[in-house]
Amino acid sequence: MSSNTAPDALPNDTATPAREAARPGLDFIRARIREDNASGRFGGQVHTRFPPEPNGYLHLGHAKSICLNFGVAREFSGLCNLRFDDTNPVKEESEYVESIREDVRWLGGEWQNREFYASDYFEKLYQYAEQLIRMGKAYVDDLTADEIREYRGTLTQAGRESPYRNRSVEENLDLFRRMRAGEFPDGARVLRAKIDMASPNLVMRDPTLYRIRHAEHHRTGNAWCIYPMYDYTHCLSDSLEGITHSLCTLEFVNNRELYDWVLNALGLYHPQQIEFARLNLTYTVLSKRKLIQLVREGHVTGWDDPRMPTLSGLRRRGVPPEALREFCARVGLARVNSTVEYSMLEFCIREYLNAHAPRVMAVLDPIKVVIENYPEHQVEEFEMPYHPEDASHGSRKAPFSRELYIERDDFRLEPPKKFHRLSPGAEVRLRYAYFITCREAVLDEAGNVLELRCVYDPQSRGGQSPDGRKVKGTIHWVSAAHAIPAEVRLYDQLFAVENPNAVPEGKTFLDYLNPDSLRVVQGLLEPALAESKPGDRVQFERLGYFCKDKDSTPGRPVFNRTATLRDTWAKLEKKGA
RNA sequence: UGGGAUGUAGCCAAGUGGUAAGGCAACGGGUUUUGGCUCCGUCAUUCGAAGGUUCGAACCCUUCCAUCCCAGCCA
Repeated sequence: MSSNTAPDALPNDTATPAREAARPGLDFIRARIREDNASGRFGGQVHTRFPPEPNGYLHLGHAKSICLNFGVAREFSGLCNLRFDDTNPVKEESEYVESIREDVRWLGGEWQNREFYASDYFEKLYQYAEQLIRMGKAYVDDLTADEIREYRGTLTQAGRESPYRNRSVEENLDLFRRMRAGEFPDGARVLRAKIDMASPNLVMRDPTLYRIRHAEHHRTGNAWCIYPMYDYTHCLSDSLEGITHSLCTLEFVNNRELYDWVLNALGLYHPQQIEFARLNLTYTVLSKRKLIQLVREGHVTGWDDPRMPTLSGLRRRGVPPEALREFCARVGLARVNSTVEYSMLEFCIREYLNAHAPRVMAVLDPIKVVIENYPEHQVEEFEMPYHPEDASHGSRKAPFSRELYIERDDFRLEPPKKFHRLSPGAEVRLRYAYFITCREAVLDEAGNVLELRCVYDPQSRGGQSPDGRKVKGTIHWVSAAHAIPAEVRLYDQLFAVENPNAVPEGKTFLDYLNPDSLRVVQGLLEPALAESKPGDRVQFERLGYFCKDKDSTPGRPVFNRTATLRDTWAKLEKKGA
């Protein structure tokens, strides 16, 4: 069994000629980069960055950005930096830095030694701020936060200039230095850019550049008590790192004007910011605020709960990084806000796992089968391929004996039309083993099926039809005496509605949690699974794809359901009902 | 009511003046020792709407409509 835990390099699965042929047209970002390369705008260089704030775990939305930034760099023979945007000490923690590193690496992002932190630039950023002050383009403002809001004006009304706006350079410099020196309490003053209080773009109405925060920073400790704001930090960080294309999401379109303003004011190297639409998925929430709430309030077991859309959750669920990359490639890139259907992700997961996951047998809702004409103490071993279409996966042996377990759902006392499985008098194939015919169902007083009495056809060894007779149904099974008990966690959507973000007045997204998002069952596995390791991904034949969980103990394996198989019978039956 | 961004099928998404790619979903069928995979077929006379320019418009022009973003000392 392969452990299939090692991710391939990022672009290998998106750059095959066949794929490219199937995907005509570059997305608008790659098209622009190609134009820039053609015109020599950045000397033909491509240098991107993935800039997460270490205040939470990475999720599917970040996957899109990671695939884009690292993918673009790779495709254009450029580089992509990993940069932690850590300018707000009260929200950021080292725990998140660790998880982000792990997740980016898992997804296939390679940043070599280019791991940067906005906090690395604090001193430079400070010097640039003094420079802006000396140029008369920044000033220290004593207004309170509330006053600044009032002075800002509204969407339709221009703002008013702060009474402190025209302090002298000397006074500003002195005040800013004293801010840095810790002479003032939190909120007492801020440094603002002097731009235009009447700008129709609110971002440009003298944006705050620095605020006072007497707080310990996860990297700089207590070295600073003033911290730069995002808009000021991001463009300078990009510039300092020689980024060519600064890719971000659509909500930053308004901020681009300020991005450009800062760099122009300082006369620095100027990367190009380009915005794209963020990813939304049906039946899930992808906002940090909501994800953190799910974790903190205990609606899930943690950031890596397999129902979480976090990369660590998806990984634990058994989703391969290759599937995520394929998903991001299929979703495409545009400037329209969009919500992708979960079925698209599910398709990518199944597509990869179908090709790569070894097949094994497991019974999750057992019903005992006794084969009356099979010798009492006989045990046979059947050789079974791990993959029906790909012999390179090899095979294993599975024991067969008189007493077996099959899936309760594979038997019906009164079979509906087109039911190809077991029922009284019906014959079915036990996968890779024998044909059996059900003679009798033993029931309890309540009418529950306790056990099935069957007979087998010795001529059908291996599941072959001895005389060419057709047996439509093939079901999976495990040998009762040899099966390994296991805990199996059946996961479903975390939310019961398509869009948990849009809920009626008075409700919150938490009111739409799916009460059946996790069902734990005790299953029985074929013995070959004894050798599996946490992280191994397999297909339980006819049931779905499963991944061995880290909660497994030597005597007690735990498997998470990654995805079910498509089930056209369930669909058919539903229609009939 | 200011500014910005965006409207192509149920969901993504190509298309950039020459007569609507592709994928997901859905539906019908073939195949099948997984009711899986796979294969074949169906699925936009029309591109947010209305006018206009043109031999010709999803693409150009005008007006309108809808959705999203911005009033953090968050990112």
